[in-house]
Amino acid sequence: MRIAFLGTPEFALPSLKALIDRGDTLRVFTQPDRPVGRKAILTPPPVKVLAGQYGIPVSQFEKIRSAQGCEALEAFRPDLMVTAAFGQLLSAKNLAIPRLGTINVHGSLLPKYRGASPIQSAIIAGDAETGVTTMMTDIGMDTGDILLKAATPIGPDETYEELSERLAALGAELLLKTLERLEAGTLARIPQDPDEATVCHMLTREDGHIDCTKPAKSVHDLVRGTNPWPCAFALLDGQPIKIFETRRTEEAFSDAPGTLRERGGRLYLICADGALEIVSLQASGKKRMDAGTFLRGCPLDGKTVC
RNA sequence: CGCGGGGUGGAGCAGUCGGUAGCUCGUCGGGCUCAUAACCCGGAGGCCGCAGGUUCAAGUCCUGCCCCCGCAA
Repeated sequence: MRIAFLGTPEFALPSLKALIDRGDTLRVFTQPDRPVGRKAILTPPPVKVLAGQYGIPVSQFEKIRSAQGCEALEAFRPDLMVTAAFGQLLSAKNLAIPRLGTINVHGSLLPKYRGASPIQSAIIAGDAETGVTTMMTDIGMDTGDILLKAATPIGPDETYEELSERLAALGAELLLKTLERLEAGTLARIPQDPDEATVCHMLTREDGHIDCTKPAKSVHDLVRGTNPWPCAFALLDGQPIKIFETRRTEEAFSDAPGTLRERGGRLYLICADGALEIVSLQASGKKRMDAGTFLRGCPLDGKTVC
C-alpha cells in the first residue's frame, strides 16, 4: 500500500518501523525541526531521523492543513494515512485524501484520555491499566471510531518514559494487526461512547507542581507520570527542587504535609496521609543526585516545601 | 548578545573585610561493641575549571575563555 505516515516523537517510531518492515510505499510527514535545549539547537524530530535512515522521503509542515500541506499529501496519492503522535490536527480536506481513510495509533484505551497526554495522564490519575487504541481518525480530537485495542497493566513504579516505550511497541503491534484486518476486510468500526470520554491537555511545567496535601500515592503518581518531562517539583525557599524518583514507604511521621524529614540517611516528604521517600532530586543550578548525596551538602531535615 | 545558579581532596558542600584551605560522607589503618549506614582514635588524598591581570600576599578582587545546571523559548 501507499501509506502517508504522520508522526513526530519517539512514540511514533515503532509504528513507522513496522510499516517499513511491511514493505509499504511510504512518505513521512512530520513537524518542522525545533530548537531544543538551552542552546536552542535546531533538532529534527525522531521520526524524521528514522525515515532518513531508510531513505524515506520526508515533508515537514508547520500546518499540514495548509494549502501546501494538502498539495503535498495529494501529490503522494496515498491509499491510507497513518498517524501516531503527530501533534497537529488534520482538516477535513486532509482526511478526504486517502481512499481508505486515516488510522490513528493512540496511547490510551479510548474513549478515555483523548488528547495530547494520554500516557502521562493515566499514570498521574493512578490508573492500574492503560493501553493503546487504533481508530479511524475523524475531524475531532481522537473521537473517531475504534478499530482495535490492546490493554496493559501500569506498573506501580513505572514512569512515563518507561510506559511510553512499552505502549509505543504495543501500538506498533496493534497497527500491524489493524492493517492485516483492513486488508482482509474483517475490520469492525466501533463508535466511541461519548459518556465515557475524558480529555487530557498538553502538560505544562506547572503540571509537575507537587501538592503535599494530597495522599502520598497521588504525589508518587505525579512524580513518575511526569518523569522525565515536565518533571515533578516542589518549591523550597521559593526555588524549584525537581523530584525525579520517589518510593512508597511505611515510615510514619507526625509532621505537617510539606515537611521534609531525614531519617536513617533517607529523605522523606510528608504528604496528607503519610510519607513518601524521595530517592533522587535536583536543585536549581545543580545536578541531579540521590537523596543521600544531596543531604551531605544541603541538610533538609525540618524544612518545608510547597 | 534572553534571565539566573555553579565549577574547592573520590562524592556533596562551606570558605566573612584578600593573609597560607575546612565540614559531612567515603576511603585506609587501629580501637570498642552481642550488634549496627553505631561510636572513638589516627592517616592518606587539593595544579581551589583554564589563562592572564592587580597585590608583599588571590579560593577570595578584575578581564577573557571552557564546562555543568535551573528558567524562558
